[in-house]
Amino acid sequence: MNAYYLTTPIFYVNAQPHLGHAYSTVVADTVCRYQRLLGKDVRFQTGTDEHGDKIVHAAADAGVSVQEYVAKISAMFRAAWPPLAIVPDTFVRTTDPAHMAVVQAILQQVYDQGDIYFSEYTGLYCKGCERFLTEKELVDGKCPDHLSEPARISEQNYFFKMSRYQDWLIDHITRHPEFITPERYKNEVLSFLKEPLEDLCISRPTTRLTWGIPLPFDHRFVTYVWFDALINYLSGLGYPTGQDFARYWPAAEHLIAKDILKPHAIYWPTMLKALGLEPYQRLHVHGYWNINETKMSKSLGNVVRPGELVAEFGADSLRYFLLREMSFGLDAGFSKEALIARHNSDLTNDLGNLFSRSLTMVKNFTASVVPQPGEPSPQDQELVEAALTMLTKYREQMGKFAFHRALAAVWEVISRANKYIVSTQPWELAKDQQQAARLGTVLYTLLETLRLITLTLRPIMPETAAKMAEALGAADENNLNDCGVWGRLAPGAAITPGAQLFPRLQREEKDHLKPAKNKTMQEATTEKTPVPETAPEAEGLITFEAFQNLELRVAEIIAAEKIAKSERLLKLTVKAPEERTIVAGIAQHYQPEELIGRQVIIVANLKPAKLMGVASFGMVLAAKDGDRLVLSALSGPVAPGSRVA
RNA sequence: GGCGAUGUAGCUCAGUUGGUUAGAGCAUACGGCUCAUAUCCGUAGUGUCCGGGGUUCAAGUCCCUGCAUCGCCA
Repeated sequence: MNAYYLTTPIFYVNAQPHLGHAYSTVVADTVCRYQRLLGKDVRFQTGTDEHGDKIVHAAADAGVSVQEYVAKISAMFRAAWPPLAIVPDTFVRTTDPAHMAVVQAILQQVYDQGDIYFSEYTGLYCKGCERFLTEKELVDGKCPDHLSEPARISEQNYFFKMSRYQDWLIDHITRHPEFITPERYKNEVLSFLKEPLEDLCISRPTTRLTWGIPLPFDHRFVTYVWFDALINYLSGLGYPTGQDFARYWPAAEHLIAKDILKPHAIYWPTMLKALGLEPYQRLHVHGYWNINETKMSKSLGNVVRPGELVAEFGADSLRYFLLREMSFGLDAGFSKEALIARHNSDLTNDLGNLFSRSLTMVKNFTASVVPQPGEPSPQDQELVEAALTMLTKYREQMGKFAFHRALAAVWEVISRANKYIVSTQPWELAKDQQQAARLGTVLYTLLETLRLITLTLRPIMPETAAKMAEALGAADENNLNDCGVWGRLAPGAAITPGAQLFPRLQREEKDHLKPAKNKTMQEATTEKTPVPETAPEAEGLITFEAFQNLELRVAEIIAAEKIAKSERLLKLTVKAPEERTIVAGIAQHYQPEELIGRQVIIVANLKPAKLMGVASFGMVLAAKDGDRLVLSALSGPVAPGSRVA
């Protein structure tokens, strides 16, 4: 059994790729490279999820056909990965005819065996929302968003008998402690399963939704999201007859973010069970990146477009940061400052400098040739053992998806190697012909240590590891089992130092934003609702000075996305001229896509506030006209950040 | 409201089955070296280990309780 199959989620094409998508995919790429390093036959799959009413709306708002819309966003995802040195083997689109055929075949099979039934469901339907609301969501019996009373209507739909497999699932999870990791998510699932499981609604009538895969046994309905999307993990392997399916499915592992735990930990295994297939082997669940921490409001570093980060810092530096900074499974904070700090201290100072000083000494003291090692002293032996221990720890932690620990183990050796240089003082040895043998041993020990370090970095920082391996004359080393042993560098082989691995990054000066300090600021402006100030009432006149306290600026929206679980909030990234995040309550009036590129007026010195967990630095001005909310605008384009007065 | 997690140096976090003066990295200060594409090495710290109560010869580590933050569920 030498196969390994890992998937990322297929990403929903209602938003452009952001840091979260990039993290999932970087992790998957790293794990796949690691498994290849172990000699495994690896299949790495990602893709896009393209059906559903949200997509239809997004396309309509963008003024293009649905097909055109999904093709465009899907292509953006596909194009997002190569710059990050991510190389998937397959990229599945749920609109692929082959995928759709598999979904239909599976639906038919499950239907024929009696696990899908037709039933009527009565609920409160809001026409404005185009969906059923729960009692809890109502305010005074009305939809809080549309202020209208939802209609009690009945709808017929198809349901998957998920409840039938509940006991089996509990048993399976209990028997296989690694089925869902980290453990906290397993516990969450088990606790959810203590309550009776409801059957899963898997259809939508075509009267409400046509953008989906038709049910093969009833064309009045299309498949509803999860039953379609999850099956990509099979269809991408050529299920049911493909050789790849037979080969890779028994080794399947999924990687997801915590927001889609339930579909993957509950719906999916029961679906597989119903199909008579083995469940996947493991489900790996990771947390979120918090982009703006209020603590750091002084120096905002909230860029979330992976492409921009790569352009600024390089793929390897970003990959290293993402893997080193987050404890897999937990949330972590992202900021450019932290990324720069990691880059400069871990990469430039520790690793880059160690590599540079070691190779320069080989160049200057032993004519760029791997020296002949002599009998190791206890001091040498200590470093040798540390390097070998590193390999053991590294494998242990990488296998558990504990990338930050694996990297900590590598950096421990990097640090030891730096100390080793100081205590052995090769430059002193080089001054004395008598010490030539000793010098050779010291430099050889360093080179070997670097070779092993390079090996561990291959999955994490592929480009850097390739450069290092090249310089060491170990470019063809690609197997941890064979090469993860001491002493493979051949004395006499050439060493070729290259350019600096990690040029130092400058800390950015960013103190545009210190609104919170201005205590004279009118309290009124701290109002969180992003509704504009209305014209002052006669009694509420303010002085010119008071007006001047309000810092209005032009901001250009460069990214927008819905905030999960919030009906009305959008998270905007704007240029004003620095980048900042602003949460605006306009989700019911604007689609994220249509906002990109727009220039609006913002209150730039509003005290930062956290809305639905997202820190907002400012407020977008908009006009309120009855139920409508219309964004502020300028009569012509201006430079982002221009002052409005 | 129910269940659960977390709360340790300025920052990010380690702290195994309770046991000598509570650790690492970053940041800060001072000193040293020079092979380094401009670093590395050493030294120095500071902590009511969230608050309160309890078990114990002994608790950051176990129990109860309060507070804060977060997650899942309703």
